[in-house]
Amino acid sequence: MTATGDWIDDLPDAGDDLERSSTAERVADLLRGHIINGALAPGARLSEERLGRKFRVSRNTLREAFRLLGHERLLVHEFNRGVFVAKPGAEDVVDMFRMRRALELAAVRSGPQAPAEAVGTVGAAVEQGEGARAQGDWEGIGTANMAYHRAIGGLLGSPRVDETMRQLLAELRLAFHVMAAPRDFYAPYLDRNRAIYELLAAGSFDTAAEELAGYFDIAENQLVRAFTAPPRA
Amino acid sequence: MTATGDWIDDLPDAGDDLERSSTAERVADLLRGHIINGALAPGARLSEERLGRKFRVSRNTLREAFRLLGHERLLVHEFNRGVFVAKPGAEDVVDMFRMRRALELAAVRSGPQAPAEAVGTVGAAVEQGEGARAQGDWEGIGTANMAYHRAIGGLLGSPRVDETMRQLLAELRLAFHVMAAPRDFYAPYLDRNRAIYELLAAGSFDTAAEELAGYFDIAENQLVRAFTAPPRA
DNA sequence: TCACAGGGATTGTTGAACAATACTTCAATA
DNA sequence: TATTGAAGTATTGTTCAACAATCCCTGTGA
Repeated sequence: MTATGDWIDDLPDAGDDLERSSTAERVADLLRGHIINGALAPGARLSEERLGRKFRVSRNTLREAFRLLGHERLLVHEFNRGVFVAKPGAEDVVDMFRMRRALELAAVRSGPQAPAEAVGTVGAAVEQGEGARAQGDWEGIGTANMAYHRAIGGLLGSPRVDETMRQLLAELRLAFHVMAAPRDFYAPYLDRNRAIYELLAAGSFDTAAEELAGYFDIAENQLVRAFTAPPRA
Repeated sequence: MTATGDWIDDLPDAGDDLERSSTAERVADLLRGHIINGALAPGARLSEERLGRKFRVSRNTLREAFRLLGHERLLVHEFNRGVFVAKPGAEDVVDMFRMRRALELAAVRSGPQAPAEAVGTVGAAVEQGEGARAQGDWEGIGTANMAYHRAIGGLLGSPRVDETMRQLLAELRLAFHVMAAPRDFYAPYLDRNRAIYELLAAGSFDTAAEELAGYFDIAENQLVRAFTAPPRA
């Protein structure tokens, strides 16, 4: 411990590394993962007793985790009946797109004030998606698409928007599990994603916004149709 | 009970009327109210034991309520240290305005597609504020201002945006308690609120958006200055 | 001044208990 | 047959008590 402590300041912030988390949060993370990747089907009931036994946590802790995920709209809590995996409908998809339009378009248009690496993050997501396509990894394409739109939202440089986008896209992915999802749903959008990214990198933010708006119209339309057309046996 | 049950379908949905709520939610509502109106000072610590005794609820139930409010950013939960009333800083105010700009400006610009009564709700909030001013009810002016901006967000007709706006404005009100808040902070904005409303009613949505953007710049600037200027003894 | 070792207070988590509510089953009735 | 009603069962809602883990304060010693 010499007097010069400069190197300490130069250390990268430990950040969340040592931010211990409560059991409830870890359980919530676990459940969130299972919900997003489809292991827990929409509408499925989560029994407090059975899940508690499975995860080796008490009912009280489990209920705290439920509150977390309920607030994220991934679970719905019906009083005296239990908690269920949310089952978004067509109206929910429409509403999610309303919010996405507001946030993502604003983010793209705010491009000139975007943080330094923000555009690069978008590009990274584009390549991540193209890499997944090259390997026929459809699951990976979906994940990359989520990362792509989170990165778009990140152009605002707003922690609150980032958090909202995270939730919104998680819920959207859940909605995706409701319908009979063709595995290559997102593949057609990869080229469009790249096109928008190129515009961003070139500084043509308004044009990029128009392109993105076009994407929203098409993707929403396709999703809603997938919801309403087949009565879903 | 005749065979024709048509009239049942015609009945208005009972909706939330009989949606009983859990104790945790009622406690959360109670705490939220106290936080918003300033009864619980920012930074104050909420002892599980004492609050539980005060409200006559168990620690477990209280903790569920804490999770709710933590997710709304009104409380911060520090592991093994307890929960505290959030104490937003200047960066938080800046971030809240980033999100408000994205949502409210998008809402105003979406005016043509707005639900029927939405614009009227904005007008009602304007008059609510003017009424409060006439009576020198400064608290009422603040409340009316919140209602006004919630109504602006309501132009999108999106439940998710509505919910987000609710949280955002509650948090903003909390930030307001941090600084030495002049009681008539919002009074100067009443006329501007009316001007924007008139533009909405006239269908000049883009002009209204420009006016609103101007409001954001001025209000944010004033708030941030109030935060950073006086070191706040 | 600093380091460090108690000791007290608070949170984190559990498990059990009981009340309240929902779901199921089945008999009774029209 | 279809509907009502009355048990009985399973699950959630909430409380309580207990204990471990952690923090915070304080005093001691160097």
